[in-house]
Amino acid sequence: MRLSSPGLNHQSQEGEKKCLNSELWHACAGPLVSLPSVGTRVVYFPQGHSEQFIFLFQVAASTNKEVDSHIPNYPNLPPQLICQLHNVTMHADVETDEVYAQMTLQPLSQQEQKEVYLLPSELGTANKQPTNYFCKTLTASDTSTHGGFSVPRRAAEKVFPPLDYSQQPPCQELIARDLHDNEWKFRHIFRGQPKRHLLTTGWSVFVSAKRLVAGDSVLFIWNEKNQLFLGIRRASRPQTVMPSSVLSSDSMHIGLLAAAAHAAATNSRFTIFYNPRASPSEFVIPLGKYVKAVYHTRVSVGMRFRMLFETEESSVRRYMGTITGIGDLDPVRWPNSHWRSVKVGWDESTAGEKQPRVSLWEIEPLTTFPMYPSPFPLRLKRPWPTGLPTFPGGMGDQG
Amino acid sequence: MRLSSPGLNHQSQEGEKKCLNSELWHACAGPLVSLPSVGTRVVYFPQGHSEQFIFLFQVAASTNKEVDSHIPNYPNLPPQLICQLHNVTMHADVETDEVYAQMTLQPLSQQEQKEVYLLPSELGTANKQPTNYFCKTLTASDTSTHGGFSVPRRAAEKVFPPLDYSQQPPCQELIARDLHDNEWKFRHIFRGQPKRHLLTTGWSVFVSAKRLVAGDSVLFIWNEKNQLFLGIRRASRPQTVMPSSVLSSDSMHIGLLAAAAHAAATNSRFTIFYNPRASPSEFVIPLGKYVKAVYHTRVSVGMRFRMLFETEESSVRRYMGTITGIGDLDPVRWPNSHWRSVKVGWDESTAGEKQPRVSLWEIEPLTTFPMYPSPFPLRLKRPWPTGLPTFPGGMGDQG
DNA sequence: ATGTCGGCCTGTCGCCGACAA
DNA sequence: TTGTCGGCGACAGGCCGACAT
Repeated sequence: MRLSSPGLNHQSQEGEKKCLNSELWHACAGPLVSLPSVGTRVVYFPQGHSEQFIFLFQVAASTNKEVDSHIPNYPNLPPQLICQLHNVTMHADVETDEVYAQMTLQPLSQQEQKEVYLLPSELGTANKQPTNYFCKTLTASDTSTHGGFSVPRRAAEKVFPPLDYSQQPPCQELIARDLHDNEWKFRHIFRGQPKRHLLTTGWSVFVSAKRLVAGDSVLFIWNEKNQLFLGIRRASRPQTVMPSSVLSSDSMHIGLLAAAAHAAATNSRFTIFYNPRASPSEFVIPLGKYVKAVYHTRVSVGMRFRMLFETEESSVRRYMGTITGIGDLDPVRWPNSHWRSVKVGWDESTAGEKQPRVSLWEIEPLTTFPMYPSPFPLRLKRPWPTGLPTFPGGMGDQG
Repeated sequence: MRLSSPGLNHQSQEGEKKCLNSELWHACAGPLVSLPSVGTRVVYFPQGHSEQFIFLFQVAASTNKEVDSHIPNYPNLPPQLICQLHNVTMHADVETDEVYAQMTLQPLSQQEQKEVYLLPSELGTANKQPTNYFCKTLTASDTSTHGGFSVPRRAAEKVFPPLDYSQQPPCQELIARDLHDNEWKFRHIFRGQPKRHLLTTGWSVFVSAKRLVAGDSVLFIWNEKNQLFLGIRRASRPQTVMPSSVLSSDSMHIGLLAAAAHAAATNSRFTIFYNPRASPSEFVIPLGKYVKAVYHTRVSVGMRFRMLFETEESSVRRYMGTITGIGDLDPVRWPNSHWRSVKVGWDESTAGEKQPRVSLWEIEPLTTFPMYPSPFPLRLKRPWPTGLPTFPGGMGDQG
């Protein structure tokens, strides 16, 4: 994983030269977000990329008919492109501190595209969340101008340097760096009755500079080099609708697809951006993960599965569900695509907001107790998969 | 000119529903900016649109080689497209208040493209600057937190409602609306020794909300309906580089061209944005203006001309220059284009910052005293124009 | 253990005319 | 005519422990 982009990166869109702190980036991105490694092969889904775009711009959310009428077809652009991943850089939006990643992809040759299962592939590295960190959702008192920031006791003792409790009151100056490498100074004091940890002087300028409101989260990291970092996670999904005022969203949408099509046709590099927290589409998948899920796993309607989700406390938990159907999400524009090809139902009724479609590599099928035959009377007109290469076997165990 | 977009506009990118004040928009845009009328025919230059894009993103400013390697060629996209102008809406950036326009264009058929000179065409309406308005560049005192806004005496007497001078001190509340239809209240008072007009209470919140700094300009308009409006013009060109974080600038650039090419191929509508103050590229030209300049005007190397520019006081003045060459700006990508095909030199040495290339419709050739033969020993290898349709004559006088 | 509040001090905001350019 | 400044009053910002949950 490259953290900086010294020269090779032909497009430093933001002029960002600094080396972003990887731990901090991942802490802000959350426990479920992982990035594929530089030099490996990945599967890029223009369909998913398109989905992120539509989500970010909130255009034609429900009526995809709208899209169809403006966006030309790219018949030579397959629903997935096997690519060499040449570069990955972590970024943070200058205005909002929202984390995102930039990747440089190069599609493999037409021939190699068809021999996916013969390629050496990796499952991708697990995302390492930092150990010495805490994340707190800001209260009304934390963000009001009336006072400072109340630090949870355990958090302060774990990630802040120890105070000299012989002083009265114990007090020190904390210096923390954000994703843009800006320094923020806070007065850390242990006072009150009962005693508690507080950040006072310096806190309000941070809140106003980052435009934090109650409900947003702030996180502190104490790394091995005894450096302190801080990041933010906004509660309200940005949804800034981003009034481009430069290019129509149609043109951008066309550009997204045309750039991929052009790169696929010429086997040349192209650049994409992945916004993990802004949109729920993870559209660049390690090749091994894809191959394992698509070629080594047998799923069918009625099968039970588990899937990971992030909790509000930024940890992970598993939700259970049942496969209710398998088929194309968009049969017209993206036929025979594995992108969100699995229709599912969720066990918990409160999980009604969860997406009704998932991709194979997102789920963990429970093969030990398959509920088979299916209690669902669903029957696909066209068996799945169809027209896809059959896995010839012989591939080693991938874990 | 349509000011609102009630339904017909298929793409309200910003969700903006309000009807922007046309006078205010033009006042903010400046005296040189005019928009073609809805329903007329215009000439769209993808090359100029591309230039605006590159300017706004500051990518590959000097080395166009960079662009060439990433952006595919669109051989079927001519350097200019004659279009029907279906819609024009005025907008202002939510963050910066920067004015821009959205236009919906529909390319004419291939056949009509070649018969430009046979089409009925209009020169476009002149831009009407409001009469009752004033514009002041903010001083350090105006923007400091120490005091309010010092209103120039003549300006206050002309555009503000008259004060009741029997009161001591004379004082009133002003309510002005900005481009987003937000209300701003100011206390207008006439006091001090010597007496002067001041805006006190309410001014500082306006300055901080709009993030105004010394050097920026604010303007007030008093219209016929006795309504007060205010707008801003920032001194520092935004140059925000706009860290997209959604789409790579390459993809956007491709999208710009691909959208135009797709629209040209299918004679379908497409949408563009024009940022008059952010970039110096006016790339949608009334057809009549284009026809007159390209087919009715004879220019040659050595010819003298005048061209309008905006002064710092937001009025206009003419600068003189001499044509030093005629030829393609980008012979490889846009051969036989009229976009900035005229190389010029400017009389005033202080005008060294002025662009070295202009388009025919931007200049006023001085045919009364042509400096011919040319004092410049320039000689074009390929005479200009070449391969362009010869004007058959018979077209009526266009002004 | 920690969110919110009243008390209270203080620094900055912001209104005023003086003065000068 | 108007830009900047010193003066100074008002008020919001912000540090404190009390108190409740």
